[in-house]
Amino acid sequence: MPVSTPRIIYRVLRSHYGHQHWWPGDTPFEIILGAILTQSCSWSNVEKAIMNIKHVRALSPKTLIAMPLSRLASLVRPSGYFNQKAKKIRAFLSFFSAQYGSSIARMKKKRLAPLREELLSIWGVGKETADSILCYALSKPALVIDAYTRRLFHRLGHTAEDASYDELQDYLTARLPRSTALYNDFHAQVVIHCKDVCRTKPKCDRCTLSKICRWGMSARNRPAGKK
DNA sequence: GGCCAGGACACCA
DNA sequence: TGGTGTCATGGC
Repeated sequence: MPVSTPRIIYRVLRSHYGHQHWWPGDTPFEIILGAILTQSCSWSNVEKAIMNIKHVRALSPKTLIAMPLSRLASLVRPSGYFNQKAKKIRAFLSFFSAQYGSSIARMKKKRLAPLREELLSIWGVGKETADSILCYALSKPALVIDAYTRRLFHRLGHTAEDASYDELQDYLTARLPRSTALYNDFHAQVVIHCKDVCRTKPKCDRCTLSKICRWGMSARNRPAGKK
């Protein structure tokens, strides 16, 4: 069993990086677009795509849904998979218009569990994207699990490398207070930390969490001869 | 020039 | 149900 707990890990990260005030985006709608566009793509490319949309003054549900798909695809081109992502944005906008009249406020009134089911029913919205929308755009207590979270908690000896989304989410939510603010910043800390050092340093030798990494290494994962 | 990045879906065995 | 292929640009 790892000695460090998710709570301690969060405390260490927060004391090092400070509160992150996530998600990057000026409005809930921009955050939703970002959540779709960042699928398997670096954030710098997402920023370019959103800038393209802003540049043509199209950052509104009504403008985007009226736009030809090919035009939308050309705007989000820098984020990669642009044909797919244009369809995904269109699918969300159709849902958003039909169910909530394109109103964030109306969508916010819906309870977390049924709203999550609705989001997951939209083509192109998987668990990570749904939870990102719920937590960061709609201020609901949904903990986002992503490749960074999986990588970090595997390296700390908490979970298997191939742990499923639900397994990791259940593991962490069982060990953290249920709080939108905490879930928001917890995921932000994981991302900022992994972008900072973990990505290219498999042994976490220069990692902010180096002490925790050592504590966290379970006996099974510990290299032979090391104590 | 190769690898990777804050996924999701379709298809197949 | 799990594995594999596909979608694609941009930075390092």
